[in-house]
Amino acid sequence: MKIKMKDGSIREADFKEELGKNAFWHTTAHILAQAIKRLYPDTKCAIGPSIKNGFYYDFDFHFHFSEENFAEVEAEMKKIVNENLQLKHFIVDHKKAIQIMEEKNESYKIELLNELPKEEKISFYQQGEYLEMCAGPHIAYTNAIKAFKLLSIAGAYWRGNEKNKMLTRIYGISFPSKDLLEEYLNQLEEAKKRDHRKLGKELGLFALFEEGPGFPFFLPKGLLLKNLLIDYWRKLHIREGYMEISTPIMLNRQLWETSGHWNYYKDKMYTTLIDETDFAVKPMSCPGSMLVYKMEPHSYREFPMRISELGLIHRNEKSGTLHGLMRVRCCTQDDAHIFMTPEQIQDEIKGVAHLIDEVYSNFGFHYHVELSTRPENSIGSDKDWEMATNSLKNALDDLKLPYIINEGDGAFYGPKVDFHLEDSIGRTWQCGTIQLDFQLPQRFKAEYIGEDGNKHQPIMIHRVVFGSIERFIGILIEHFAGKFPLWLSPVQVKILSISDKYMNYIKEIEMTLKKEGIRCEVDERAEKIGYKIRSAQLEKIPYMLIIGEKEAKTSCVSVRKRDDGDLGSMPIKQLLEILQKEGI
RNA sequence: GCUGACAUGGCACAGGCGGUAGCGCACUUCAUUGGUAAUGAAGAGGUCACGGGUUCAAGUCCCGUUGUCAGCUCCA
Repeated sequence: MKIKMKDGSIREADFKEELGKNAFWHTTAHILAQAIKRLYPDTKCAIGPSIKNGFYYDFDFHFHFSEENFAEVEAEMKKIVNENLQLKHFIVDHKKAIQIMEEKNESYKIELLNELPKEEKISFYQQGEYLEMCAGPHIAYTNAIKAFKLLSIAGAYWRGNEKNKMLTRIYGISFPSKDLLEEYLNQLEEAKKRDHRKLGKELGLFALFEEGPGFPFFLPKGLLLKNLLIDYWRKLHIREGYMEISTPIMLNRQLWETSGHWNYYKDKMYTTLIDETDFAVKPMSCPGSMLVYKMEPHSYREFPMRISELGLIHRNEKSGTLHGLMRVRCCTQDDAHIFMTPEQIQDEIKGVAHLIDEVYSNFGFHYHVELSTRPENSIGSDKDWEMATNSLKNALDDLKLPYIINEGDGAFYGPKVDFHLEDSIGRTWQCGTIQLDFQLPQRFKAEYIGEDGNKHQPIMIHRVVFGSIERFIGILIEHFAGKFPLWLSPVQVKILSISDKYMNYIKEIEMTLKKEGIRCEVDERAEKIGYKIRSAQLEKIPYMLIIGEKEAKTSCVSVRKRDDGDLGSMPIKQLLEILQKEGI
């Protein structure tokens, strides 16, 4: 495909390449806008870029546009594709650009233009009667778009600011062939089957009720999973020299005023009055941790001092942001606070980053890293912020971890490094984070005795590995599509009886497995074996033991593996070896 | 919080123009005692999210509330 660039040059790129894909989708967005303008000329166009999967276009409609309108819009788009319009590119000066957009009464475009310097040259693309101010790139002709589909409709604030008008955003996707579109839509369907909310219900892991929006309930199998993760986490943290504590979920107002949360975080905290004193349910565990630190004097010899806590935290998140286990109002953070000297910062950050990498790699997760800098609403001096931000940067550079920078996205008390994981449809969620904090030790007047015999203020790191255990479980469910590895499976082995004549032998096998610490269940219903296998398979249980006359007589078990099918008959001892090897 | 859509037995769904609810799976009972993804039969389960309104009559139409979903904003 020929791609027309912003500067007027032409490049060659395939749809498989990033450039080709962007141009392809971007052009489809223009075709959408062209169709909209043909059908509803009063509509104003805002912006319409290509995105990770497809494109969107934001419109300001003068009527209620709904998905019922999709059919006629798609029909018009089809016409535009068939007209095989050429995308012409030209550049005008700023004044002329404003003139063109004023003629077309495109007020959003004019607003964008007014923010550009007057000497800026403005790039335009035109296909047929449709003209758009746009930086491109675009493909050369509309009929390359052999298959497209409008996918959904949603509100989106103009320029992403919630104080601005909400526009109507139309999402879509397009491909150079019908087969590719089919394939994509199938993939979407498949991804939906992995949705942790769906699997969580089907597998009996967790539940959410109208009585507590955003407050998940853990069901027996889900809690087992959560506890297994916690066991794993504890083992790692003991190895890494952390000391675990537990602090109350409610503390008084004075503490939150000291920490700064009362001023900077109050709208997200649940508060109540006890004996005429304000109390807040903790949205973070750090202030509790500070109290523990301050119980007694500390020496630099104790540093780095790593205090961990599985903190049950509550945050009044906006109702529209709640999302299964991924975004909740109550969760367990695998928090830890590390107190140290300035010289120890680099090594500590690197150590934590290593730990996070170890855990994510253990699950086969892919992640990306973001560094967030000082936000507008923050506390502390410029000097401290600069030092903290540079410490994080240096550690990431040392580790050769690629990262992107989020300007102004840090916590109010310090900059942070976030580790993001992907869900089944490619949305990313912040999980691990390392946050440097010069503020809290200062606010709490925390100190330690240095090598010089004088008092100093310790540096503090807040960090989580899972992030919230809830969110991490959500990611786990989607990553494994509910087929957890053996060590994490709530039920590891299901024994399926062929007839009830051999129940004694089955109970014997069950006891043997349970003595080895293997989580197993017996399906002794009066059903056929095919039915029970199907049932265990749907429960995604890793190992099934089929036991009937043959097994009872030969003192064996027939083993069926969730992912590999029939493994044949073997003595129980051999099965135990297989399970041990896989890791229980 | 904002915009839009949705809300029917445990689950997944039907219910053109308003005439007081259906199917499949699961569940219970009975029969069947079987060999690697669904044995057969019978039975029980719903004040159609909640609160108002229109109407002789509302699952169905209107308004509100709550919740869910998609996205925006925000965040672990």
